[in-house]
Amino acid sequence: MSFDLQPTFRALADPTRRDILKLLSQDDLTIAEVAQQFDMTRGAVKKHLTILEEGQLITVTAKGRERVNQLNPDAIRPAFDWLSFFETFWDARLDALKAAIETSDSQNESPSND
Amino acid sequence: MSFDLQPTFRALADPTRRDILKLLSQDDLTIAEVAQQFDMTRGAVKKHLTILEEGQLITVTAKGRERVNQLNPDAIRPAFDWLSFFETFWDARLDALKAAIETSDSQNESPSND
DNA sequence: TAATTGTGATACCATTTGGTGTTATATTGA
DNA sequence: TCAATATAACACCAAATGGTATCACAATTA
Repeated sequence: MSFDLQPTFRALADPTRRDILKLLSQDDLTIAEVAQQFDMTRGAVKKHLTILEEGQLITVTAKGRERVNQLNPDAIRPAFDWLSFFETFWDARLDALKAAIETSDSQNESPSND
Repeated sequence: MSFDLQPTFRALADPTRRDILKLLSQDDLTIAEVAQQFDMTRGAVKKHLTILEEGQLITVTAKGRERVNQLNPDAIRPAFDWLSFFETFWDARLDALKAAIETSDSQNESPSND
């Protein structure tokens, strides 16, 4: 039963929502406070916050009549881990580069995927 | 001039496209070969490949009448780096957890890939 | 109590997205 | 040359997306 990455990646696939995450990394904010930072109606911001909540990237707590939105950084991990799979390939290239530099004249074969 | 993350995150925000990336991490494939792996027409797969190409996550090379699609792992880095900003917060929590427990006995490893 | 404020919910619109099917073009191979 | 193949390009459709405007309701405050 693997974790469903889709809601996470979906939530991350919008620049406004990524900006909101950065904002919330500094402060917990109400909907109105978030909306204040964007050239957009509260309704539009609320929609983004809902999608972020569905991706569990934020948690929302009722505080009187306000809703405080809080970053949930842990939810970013699965996406991060997924991407880190490809780190291998960066390393492979770096290793190849290192090897090429270090050997510099005796090594000639680099059987990479071509 | 900061790199535009949008085409990258957009390309990553679809499960089919993420699967294609995994596929291409093992082999360079033509459109038909990629399409063979999915319950979807070639046309639909081609659209996904175009979006992946727009995000520079793959490179396409003409080889006779075929188009060979190749993974470009470097293009994943910017997204990876963006997410790594939040690593700070995981570390903060982990440090707090470590401090709270103090008698560690580690358990981990559940590599969830989509 | 009444007025104000923060939010949820809904209806609505334009655009994008994911998908299909068809047709056209270029390359390969007999 | 001709047939088969791999793809591009296009029209088309249903659904999702990003946005607005508006109304209703609960909590605060005068």
